[in-house]
Amino acid sequence: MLTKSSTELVRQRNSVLVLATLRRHGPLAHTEISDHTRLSSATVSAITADLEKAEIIEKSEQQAASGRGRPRVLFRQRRDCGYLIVVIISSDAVQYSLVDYSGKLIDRFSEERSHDPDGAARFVNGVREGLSRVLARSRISQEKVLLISISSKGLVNSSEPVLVWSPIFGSDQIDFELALKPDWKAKVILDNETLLVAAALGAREENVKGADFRSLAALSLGHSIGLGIIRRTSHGGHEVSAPNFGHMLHMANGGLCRCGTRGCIEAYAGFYAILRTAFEVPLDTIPAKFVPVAELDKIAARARQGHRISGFAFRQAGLALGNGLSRVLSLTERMPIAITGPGTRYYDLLRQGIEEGLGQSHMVRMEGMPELRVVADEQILVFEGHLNRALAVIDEDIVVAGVQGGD
Amino acid sequence: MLTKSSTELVRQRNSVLVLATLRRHGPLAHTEISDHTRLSSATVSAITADLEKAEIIEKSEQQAASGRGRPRVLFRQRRDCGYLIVVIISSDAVQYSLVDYSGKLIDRFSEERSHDPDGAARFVNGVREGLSRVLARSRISQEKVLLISISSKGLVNSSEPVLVWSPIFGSDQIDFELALKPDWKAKVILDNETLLVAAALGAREENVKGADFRSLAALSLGHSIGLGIIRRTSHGGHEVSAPNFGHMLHMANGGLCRCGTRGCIEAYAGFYAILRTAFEVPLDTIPAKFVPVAELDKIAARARQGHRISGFAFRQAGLALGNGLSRVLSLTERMPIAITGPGTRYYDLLRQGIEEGLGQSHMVRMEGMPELRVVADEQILVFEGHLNRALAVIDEDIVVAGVQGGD
DNA sequence: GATTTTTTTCTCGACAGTCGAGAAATTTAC
DNA sequence: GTAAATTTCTCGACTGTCGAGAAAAAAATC
Repeated sequence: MLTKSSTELVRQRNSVLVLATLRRHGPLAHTEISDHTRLSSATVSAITADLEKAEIIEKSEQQAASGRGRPRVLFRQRRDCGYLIVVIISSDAVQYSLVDYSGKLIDRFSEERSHDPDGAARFVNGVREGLSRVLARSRISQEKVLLISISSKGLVNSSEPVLVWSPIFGSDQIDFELALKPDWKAKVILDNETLLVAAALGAREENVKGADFRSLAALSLGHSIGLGIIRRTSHGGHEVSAPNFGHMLHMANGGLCRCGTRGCIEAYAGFYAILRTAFEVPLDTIPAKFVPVAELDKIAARARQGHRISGFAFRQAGLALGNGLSRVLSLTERMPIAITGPGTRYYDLLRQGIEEGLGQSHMVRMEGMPELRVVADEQILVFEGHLNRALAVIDEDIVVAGVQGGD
Repeated sequence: MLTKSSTELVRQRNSVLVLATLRRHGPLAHTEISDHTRLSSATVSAITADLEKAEIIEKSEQQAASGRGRPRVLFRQRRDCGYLIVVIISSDAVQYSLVDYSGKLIDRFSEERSHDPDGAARFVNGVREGLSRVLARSRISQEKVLLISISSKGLVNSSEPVLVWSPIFGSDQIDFELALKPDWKAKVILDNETLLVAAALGAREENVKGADFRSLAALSLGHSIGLGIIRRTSHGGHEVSAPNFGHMLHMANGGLCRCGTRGCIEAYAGFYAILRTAFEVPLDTIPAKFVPVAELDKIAARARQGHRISGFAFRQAGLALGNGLSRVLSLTERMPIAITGPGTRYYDLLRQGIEEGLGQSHMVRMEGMPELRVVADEQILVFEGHLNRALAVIDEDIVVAGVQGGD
């Protein structure tokens, strides 16, 4: 609102709107675009003609003769309009996916992460090599790569692609913009992994509920704890955020966390923390770098058989999560919480603690327990979130930069 | 972005932009409006002509002959374009202010709150009477009142003017929209008091820092604890929120709060909580309804003389605030914290605890201590926040509803 | 006092965008 | 083969912004 509007801006916005509906509903005919966007038929003609001339969309060749009347011509994104590389950084591997402008996966491979000590700098080189390899395998011109969308666990700068803190590299910041600028002219974006999960779940839920959808939180349980929140803004857009939930203070002077601080939520609810409690190791013990899931499965099995201290470890983790979630809800609003990540396999053991922890707060006592649901397939959701966000960014960039010139 | 744009919308936005710059910089000439808004001179002519015809702005009669050349004609809001009633609800009184469209205070009076038990319903009637009285005193037509802007401590619904929870009425919800609809055609908005403080401080700081301003939190200390946050959005607008900070969980199963829950921040940092700790009353004692400030002053005096338990009461309050703030910052970002309200007189005693409480978190250890500042004149800031928000709302409504018809 | 300079405001034509209505295109039904 | 149905395309009207330059009006200069 601080900045002026112009008629050109109207066209830009409406062009992006057309591309967005094309994304959401697949190939559409002139009439359908008009229906979905509420733009007049004449305007749709003008916009599609421009986008077609700019080689962003194309008319679909074959159309099923659906009824009588002049047959529809479907518009769809030109797949060769540009490409997107999705980089998903996880604790043990980095996955590279090449996606075309229509959202179709073209190539994918993973590279194992070397757990070498001289971390960040070397890791960045690895990513640069990985990206080169994507190009080499697919024989796509580097110019055609419009966006590199990266995700990681940890804390991300909201405006620049800088990984501020991560469970892997700690405070060794990584500025991907800086690292990739010499080689790539593509734009680089970086998002927290659980933010993408929330974005994907939010988009799915909005497709079902429509305007009834208000907000949603995604909680990822694993070696570390992630939280993503998506909320509708007043203008009909979405606002997503990835609070530093895992390292929010749970209890002053509490258990020692991997990050070096005491009392973080993760120091109670991360896998290593559950292990520590179950084995009655003192809470100020420097936590294990990595915990095999099999180890935790054993504790879970014992807990399910009624072993007291094992059950307590999970309950305490649940309490930390519940208290933390209650604080998040106090600061935002009541919203459904989707629980995801490898830790969901212990949800039967965590649940009671989570609910108890939530129930200890004013907010939950007053407005009631938020809906808790378990969602599987975190990896798919992360990728889906990447596509949602990245392709929207590309649509916007391509319209802003490219349409006026035409070809 | 979900909705289409049109050329009419462009005019609306730019008209609002003109009105907003007129608000920020006072009466302006054609040229100055053009400079500030970056709209072309011709567009400014068109827009001001429309606004003038619609009786929203007027040409200022007398202008200082500032230099040579054709003298400037200043545009200013027409003061009789419409009126705003500001209602500030505090624990012991309700203040009514009548303000004209230019932001000038016309009339103001306060009515003492009766502390009667049959609370909410009766209180609403009092407000209705108060509003009638404003009209009667000023002889302004009710039609001309465009907006009633109400503020209170407590939790407010973000989309409707409904007081969800307040220290005064507890969970007795008050729907001001519903209560005032029969009598008033004016729009009704309701905001949390500390949110308005944050909004006012944010506007002030942005006037100084310009684009460097990112975000700010206002913390109000008193019988209850309030928090307001203002942040710049990516589009250049502002997002304000008033988290339920006072009743965010500080410590599970902690001290009993006025709200009936255990462990709220207020149950450690509210005035009654400090009193309770200083007198070593058990933490599950039902807290005093109201604490005379003189009582707290005595404790503070003792604390300053080195009395151990009195000092501890303030330190514990500071810790609760600091821990809570650290959690807020974990969920948002590092930002300056402006401390306001009657509790600032004890800031010397609270400070150490607040800083210690902040320092116990990962976020502060990593990014450093946020700037803490004490701000006096909370009442002035509340009113300023009212004006900022309410007049902006009026500008928008008036342009959307009124300009096309003209007179 | 007339003329020039300077500054501000106003006006005009060009251009961009959206919209409604109706023409053109193209298929199915009879 | 013709009518009906349906979709796409095109045209003129309307609204908006912008740049350039004309008009207005005061101070400076001669």
